Amino acid sequence: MALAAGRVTIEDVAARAGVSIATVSRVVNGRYGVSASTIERVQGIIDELGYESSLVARSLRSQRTNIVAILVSGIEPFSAELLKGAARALQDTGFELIVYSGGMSGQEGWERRSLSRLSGTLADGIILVTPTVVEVSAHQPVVAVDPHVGGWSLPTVTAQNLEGARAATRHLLDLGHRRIGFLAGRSDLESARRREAGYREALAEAGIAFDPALVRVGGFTEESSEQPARELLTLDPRPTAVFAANDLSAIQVLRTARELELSVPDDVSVVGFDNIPESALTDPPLTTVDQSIQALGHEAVRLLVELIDHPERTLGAEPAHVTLPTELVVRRSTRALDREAKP
Amino acid sequence: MALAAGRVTIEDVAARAGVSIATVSRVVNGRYGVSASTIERVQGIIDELGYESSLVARSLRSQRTNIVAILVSGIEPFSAELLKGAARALQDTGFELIVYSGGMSGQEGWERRSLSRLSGTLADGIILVTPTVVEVSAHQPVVAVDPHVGGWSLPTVTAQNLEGARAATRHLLDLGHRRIGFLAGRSDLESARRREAGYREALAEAGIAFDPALVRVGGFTEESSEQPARELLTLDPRPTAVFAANDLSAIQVLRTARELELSVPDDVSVVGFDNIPESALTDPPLTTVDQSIQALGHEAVRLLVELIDHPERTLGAEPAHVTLPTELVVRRSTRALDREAKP
DNA sequence: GTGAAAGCGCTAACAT
DNA sequence: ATGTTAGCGCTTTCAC
Repeated sequence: MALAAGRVTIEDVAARAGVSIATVSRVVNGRYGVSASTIERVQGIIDELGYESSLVARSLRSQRTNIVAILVSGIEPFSAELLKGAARALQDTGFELIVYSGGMSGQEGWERRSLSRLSGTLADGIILVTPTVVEVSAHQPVVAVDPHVGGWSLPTVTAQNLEGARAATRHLLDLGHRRIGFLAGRSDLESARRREAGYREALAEAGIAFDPALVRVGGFTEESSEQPARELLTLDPRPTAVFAANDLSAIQVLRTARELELSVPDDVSVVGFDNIPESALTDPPLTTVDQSIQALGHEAVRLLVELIDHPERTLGAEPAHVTLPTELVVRRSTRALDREAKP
Repeated sequence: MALAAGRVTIEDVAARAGVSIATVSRVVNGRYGVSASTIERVQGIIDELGYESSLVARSLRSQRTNIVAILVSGIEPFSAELLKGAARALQDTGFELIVYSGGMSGQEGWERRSLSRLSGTLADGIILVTPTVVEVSAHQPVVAVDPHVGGWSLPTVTAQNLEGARAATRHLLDLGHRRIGFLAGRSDLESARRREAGYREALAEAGIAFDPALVRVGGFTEESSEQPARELLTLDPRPTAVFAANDLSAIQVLRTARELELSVPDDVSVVGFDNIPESALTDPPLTTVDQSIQALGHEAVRLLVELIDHPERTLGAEPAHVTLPTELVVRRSTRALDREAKP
């Protein structure tokens, strides 16, 4: 099979089989009203030529594509983990997966533009990962994971960010830390805000006043965390611990500490958030908050498939907002503060 | 911006601007021959309506899409790592990324079918990840990563699989192991074959006869490795070490060992191959061979972009075959064999 | 400088 | 049971 030069179109198959393209289309899509003998002949040609209908042409014309699209602003550890979970959830559903990573990564509103570009339905439904924008006028099912701050008209999937951040901060407090720096995340994301809220709550519960001087904005990426991490670690007096709003920025804290010849956890304890696989690879392995990112992806797919397959069930109803648990994972980047070191 | 209900098409923009769709198309694509005032007016409407041209419609009609597609048979740790590297390499190129994971994952020939479906050019070029088939009649630039066995008419990117496997096996030999089990990979992949060859070479160099009884086929996935892993660990006498052809199967060996109440590395040492981030998360952390998967993705993108942008340079030439280095990473799943335990 | 019109490959009426 | 035809949204000649 497959000697064919270049792309084989439905027309090639039709010509070779001596039928119209409509008949070939019927055979390909298993529509009724084709004689058994014709089906057999056409199918033979299809196999012989290695014909497969063009995704693009098909989706331009027809409504259903059996494809789920996930829109990400880039492929980094978080989105990659999410994709793993989503892909696994998609296994049994008969949907195929397309991941679209536009070039306009950082720019505000990338998801609305990407959504527009995919419109005309390459996909039956779309999952938006950490979108920067609240309102998306979508003509098809959309689910948002870890969304922008604001009231969501879309179904959303999030982790217990506040609880996780509180647990992380408490962990440091329990270890005797009092000057705890905070490396904040992308302020447009609800998750980042709630992680900061968790940090504050834990401090408040411990009767420690929130000190803005101990806070910097890391922005969730390694690059954008470099300068603020350095600022935190060179404060005088230096915080004895830093809670970073995600693992990527925590990893940058680790790196910066090394550059400053500070030992983690001896000189400074570090906690992250996410539990991306990379967090176990650091030296020392990172204490972090697990938010089972794969489960977020899994859940998003579940919601989306429900929306696609049973639009009637959710028509008038409020959009679903699913929250998944988080859990502290203690590794070796944190340790109890020496008593004598305390002020 | 963006009040629009449903998808905004080029026609909506044209109507609102009082011009033809041809003119709008020209503005969108920056073609010459539109008056400055018209450009301004049309662009205004575009912004106002939040119009973005449909990827599908555009690519059906025109040749160039500025999109690179990566075809994977599923999203698991290996392909996810590869995507990270590819995405990063794509950052500066002006190309966007589409990842396509067809539903026909396991089936032989999935890549030819996926390739066909994307034909009609959703993408300007395509990267095939661990394809099961050698010959792909492609009408556009294609690069294969970790390809099928056979003579490749396509450019390929691979790691030094033989050398890496030899280093892994030598490591076990150096630790005093003599009965070393081998959990082989997908026999259709060149990489799997070369890893087995490396295992054999190292044994031969150490003057140890290759024993087929110590070999099982794991197939590179956790599920397919379950039974063969169990067989290896219940051999009598049991091998003192197992070299698994990839990390996923090595992780399954770890799991099976635990079920059998065997301690790793006390009762049996385990080595994997790949160094996926998950391999550092295991208990104990896995000794493995790093093949910098991200670099494979990076290199594949480099080759592909070269093919797309400068087809003339590679027209008559032999396709490029890039090989990237591998390196042993010693963690805690291996240890020296006690002298007294030796036969 | 701008518009009309012909497709890209396919599906879905509508004919026969 | 099969063929004809009208588009899906867009780009691109070819006219004007």
